[in-house]
Order: sequence, then C-alpha cells, then structure tokens
Amino acid sequence: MLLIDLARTSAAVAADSARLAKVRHLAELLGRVGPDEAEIAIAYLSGELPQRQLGIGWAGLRDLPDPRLAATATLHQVDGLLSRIRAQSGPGSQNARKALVTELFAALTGPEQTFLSRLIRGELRQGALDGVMIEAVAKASGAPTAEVRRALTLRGWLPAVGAAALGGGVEALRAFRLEVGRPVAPMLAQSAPSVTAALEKLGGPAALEWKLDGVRIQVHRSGDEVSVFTRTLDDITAQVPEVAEAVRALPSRDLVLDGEVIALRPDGRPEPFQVTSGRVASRADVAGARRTSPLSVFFFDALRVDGADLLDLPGEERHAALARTLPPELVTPRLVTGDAASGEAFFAEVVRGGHEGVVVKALQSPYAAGRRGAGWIKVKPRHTLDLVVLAAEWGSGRREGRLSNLHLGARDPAGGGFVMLGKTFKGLTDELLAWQTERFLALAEGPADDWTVVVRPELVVEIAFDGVQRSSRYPGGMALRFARVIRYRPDKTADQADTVETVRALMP
DNA sequence: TTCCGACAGTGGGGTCGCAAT
DNA sequence: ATTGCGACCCCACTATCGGAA
Repeated sequence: MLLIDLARTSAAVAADSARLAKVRHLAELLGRVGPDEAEIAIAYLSGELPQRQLGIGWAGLRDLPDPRLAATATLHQVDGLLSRIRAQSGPGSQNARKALVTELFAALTGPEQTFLSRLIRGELRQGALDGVMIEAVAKASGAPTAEVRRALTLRGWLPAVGAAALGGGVEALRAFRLEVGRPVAPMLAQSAPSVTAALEKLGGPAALEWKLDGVRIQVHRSGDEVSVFTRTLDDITAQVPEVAEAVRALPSRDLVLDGEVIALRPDGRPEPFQVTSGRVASRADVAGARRTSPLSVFFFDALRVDGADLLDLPGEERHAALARTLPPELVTPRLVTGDAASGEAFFAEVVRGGHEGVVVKALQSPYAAGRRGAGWIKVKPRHTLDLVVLAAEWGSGRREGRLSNLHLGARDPAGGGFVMLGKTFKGLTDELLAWQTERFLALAEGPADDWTVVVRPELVVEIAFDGVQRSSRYPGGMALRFARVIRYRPDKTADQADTVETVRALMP
C-alpha cells in the first residue's frame, strides 16, 4: 500500500465531521490493507508511529524539501526510513536525522508531506485517534467493539490489536491476556468540584483515597523480576529502585499493582511535584538522587495477585486482595463512606496534610483500563485570583484567527507594573474567544512578535488554578499550575487586581 | 425529544538528556 | 558552558457526535 492512500483517507476523515463517516472511511481502508502493512496503517491513521518517538519534532521538520509530483512511496519504505531516523544516536546524530528527514520528504508529494509531518508532530487533526480507530477496526474485522476494546486494554497498543483483529477476528482478540511484564493501559479518573458532588454522582457509599501529587506507576512482578511503568507505559524501573525493592520484599511473587510514587519530606509532607518529577526523569546518578530525595510508594489497586486476574472484579474485591497482599504502609490511605459530611472532612484533612486531594471510587466498578471511566472521580481544591491580561497569542487549528492564549499578570504595587505568572488558553468558549479577539485588538499596543499581541493592561480576568510553583521562566520566580479562565471581570479595573504578594503567600 | 458519555483538540509549566554551538 | 530541542511528567476545559433515556 502507498502512503498516498493513507493521506487521502486521512483527508477524507478530516473532511467529514460525523464520527460514523470517519469510521466508514477508516474501515474502508483497513479492508484494503495487506496483513504485513496493517500495523503501520492503523498506527499512522490513529496518529501514532510504530517507532513511538523519532527524535524529530517541530524544529526538525522546518525547511522541508520541495514535494515531487508522483506518489510512489510505500508504507514499508516510509516505515523503514523512520526506523533509521530513530536508530541514530551519538555525536552527529541530530544532523544525520535531519539528512534522513530531507531524504524521506524529498520522495513525497505535497499531500503526503502534509500528512507525514502532522503525524510526526503528533497533530494529525483529522478528528480521529484511538477512540475512532477502535470502531473502525471493529467494523472492518467484524468483531464487536467491546472485544477490540478489551484486547487493547490488555495489550496497550492498538496497531497490534487491530492487525490481529483484521487477521484472525474475534478469536485472535480473545487470545490477548493480561501478561506479567507487559503494561496495561491505566484506568483514569473524571473530576468533580467537591466530594459531595462526587458521592452524588456515584449514588451511594464510595471509597475515598488520598490523591498524591506524584507520578502514576504500574508495577509488574514475576519471581524476582520487577518492572515499573508510567502512565504512558514507559519503563522507569532503573530510575525508581525504591519501588522494585519494596515490591521484591513482598511474599507474593506474581503481581500487577497500580499506584503512585512520590518524594516525601522527613515529616511526611509531600515535596513539590517538581522534585518527584525530577527523580523519575533522571537516569544519571540515581543513587545520589535517592539520598537527596528518597521516593515513597503507595498502591491503590491490584490487577493480578498470585495467578488470579482481578481486572473484572468489583473495586472493593480488588482492594481486599491488595490489602491482604501488602503491608498497610504501602497502601494508599482511604476511607469508605456514603456520608457527605465525613467525606468532606476527610478531604479537608488530606489537603491540610499538603496532598493534592482525593479520588472517590465506586465500590463496584471493574478496572476500566485506558478509559476515563465513571467509576473514579478526583476532587481537588481550587484557588482563584483576579489577574490582568498582558498579551495574547494567536491560536491554531480550530482557534486560527482568534486570539487565544492569554499572558496573565499580577499587580506589583512596589514596581508599579505587573508581573507575569503564566499563560492560559483553557476555559474559553467560542463566544468568549470571538469577544476577546475583538477587544484585544482594540487594546493592542503592537505585536511583540508574529504570534503575540501585547495589550494595554486593562482587562481583569478571574483565573482558577491548582497552586503556585517555583519558576525559573517568569520574573517573579513563580508560576501558576493548571491556570484556566473562569470569567472576565468587567466590574473590576486593573488597579483592583490581585497582587504578587497575594500570590507569593500561596507558595508552599 | 432531550440528555449525557466519550472523544478530540488546544494548548499550559517543569524536568531531564543530549547534540549543536 | 550554554542553548535549543525532544520526550515525558503533571494536566483543564469546550465542542461535538451519537447512543441512551
């Protein structure tokens, strides 16, 4: 099969807004693809690369060669070159990668270049990723969607699952099982504004667990072999030796556990997220890093214990197995209650302890791997500030032509100006985007660069955020975490906005 | 007919490793 | 030594479609 076939299908998928039409386009192509090309086609059309990462990004795709006229590149040819790009390492590798990118793109037509560069940047923008591709695989293979989903849960890589379905139908899908050593897509949580709201949503008693501000891990143990995976299924075993040691010390030798790793201070309060993040990312001198910032591990779910797969069991049964298998200090603290008042009290206590919040879990729900299932609901406290818009950046994609990303500043009574604390594009409706674009252009003091418009600091906007963190990027040495717009405050002028002192008081 | 679950898109700050300068 | 880039850690929110109610 040729790359142009995929590029054409992708364009057709993008052109139809209806999901069912997207599925039809994708399934039609899957019906034509050969068995040895199915993985590549499914990967590309769901926005992924079989190589996962190439070492090429936005900058590596600047200055592409002119397209050619005849489309001749096959999927195998493209995939082979991408593998060669990925394989480059050591001094000179960056230049070698660029040379290979040039060679690859010089062999492509315009539409192919557009498709492939979007794919490599991770911005396919065709309105279809895994979710739609699952439906397409089901349609093309004749297997029920639920079977495809379940196989994906256990295998964690849709192209492999899709290829199996196209080749062997339902039978092939049923052959996928939970395998110790191969990570499963972790279950995710929805969110709610309060414990009361979360309990209401679940409609009965639930388990409230500490939400630790660390890094999600999935740990597999088979005998003395222990592997630790992140949420995106990357192997971080070497960076977090504390985890393997803790799990190896358990009596059970066959385990798949779900939990969180976090750096705690000697007094038990959490370090800022940056500390945990740094520990998980750093590969050099793990022993030294461990002495400075030791990691603690807490588990909250068990997917397999001693030969038994637990994924389909109710949450409370899985937790019972967890509690039987682990010592209490390795289990995430929790409270089971249906009472909103005691739930709120528990939440307040957790937050006082410096933690992120709680996760409210239905007692009955199975482990819905890879989905934002309704069974888990996270609750976090929310801060708000009234800040001043200092500038705005032009948006992209569906926000093209709209001023989108806001630069936010707090009032600085000492300096008489404003101190930038970060940016946000979240919480804006289409209506608000249109309004603010017009308003900002009226307040414009001129462009700072091609994509940023500096405005007179007059508009006050109410911003919600999760906390304040240390920053080396911004002049005040602080930045807001997860800032989002609540509403504009036309009733306030800039000299009534919150000050940097107010923000500084929120620093941990 | 209306409601709501699931998905995709639109980007945010911080950290590390590594190649290029 | 510094800088720029890529990859990944954390992530919130809105619009839309289509099945559920």
